[in-house]
Amino acid sequence: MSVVRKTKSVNTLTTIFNESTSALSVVNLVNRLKSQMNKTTVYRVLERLENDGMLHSFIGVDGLKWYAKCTEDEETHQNHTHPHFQCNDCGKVECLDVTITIPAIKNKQIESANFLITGQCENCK
Amino acid sequence: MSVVRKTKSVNTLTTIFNESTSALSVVNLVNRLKSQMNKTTVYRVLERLENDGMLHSFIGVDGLKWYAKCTEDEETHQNHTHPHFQCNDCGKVECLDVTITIPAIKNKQIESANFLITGQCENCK
DNA sequence: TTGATAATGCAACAAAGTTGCGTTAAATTT
DNA sequence: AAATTTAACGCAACTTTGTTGCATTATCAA
Repeated sequence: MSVVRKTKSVNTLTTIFNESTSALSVVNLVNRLKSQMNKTTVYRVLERLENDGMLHSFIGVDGLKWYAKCTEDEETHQNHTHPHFQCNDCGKVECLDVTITIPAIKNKQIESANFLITGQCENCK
Repeated sequence: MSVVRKTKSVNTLTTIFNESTSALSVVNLVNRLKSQMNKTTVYRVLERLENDGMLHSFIGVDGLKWYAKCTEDEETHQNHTHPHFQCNDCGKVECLDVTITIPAIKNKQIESANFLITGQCENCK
């Protein structure tokens, strides 16, 4: 366990992710929580929650860092190769519950994979 | 055609990409060309070459922007859904010549896809 | 209740990328 | 070949994301 203390900041961010169905960018969180906590704290809490296995992170099309809650399966099996979908219109990012098969690549040792699909979400298309 | 003038900067960058088998990060190019051209110019030329269809760009694991030369097929068909491979040890990025099938996702309009696979390359594993 | 130390706030910093504007140099026209 | 047009460039200043060091605060266990 990397999160040893249940602080106010940890509780706030944990609640936000438990109540959210989509992924959230760090920038978004820093802005939203500006009055409640320092941006350094946001970065550090997210890092701890990821090490802890509660969240996983990835880079969006814009190069920004995003976090999303792991499923129970992911928390136990550490397998985070599901794709993410980012809407080009509203910017929303979701985890997709589909499996993408990575073909074997000769002479290379695969460690992890990031799949980012972009397009229009149900609200924007 | 977005590139209307064959300037010295355009020629320099075109040559670099024609002679390179792997993808190149903007940061790398800016550093390498520091004595020859301004970083703003590097950013702007790369943008033009991408609009022109000669290069394609994507975001690496670190959130940095990378560019790679398009294949002839891509230049004509505008299909850039091939995966990229980034070595976690030496940092090198390559385009992979394999096709990854994206499953249809209900209620969503897919526009493009970015696949970034990480691990160890032939030299580092 | 007290002591150890994880976590926070703050300020300063670093790096990637962008913008505005005056100047330079391609390409076109005369 | 000189003049004209304007795309492209250089430079400086700026924005944004993310990081670091250190003093202070708050959690948790003894």
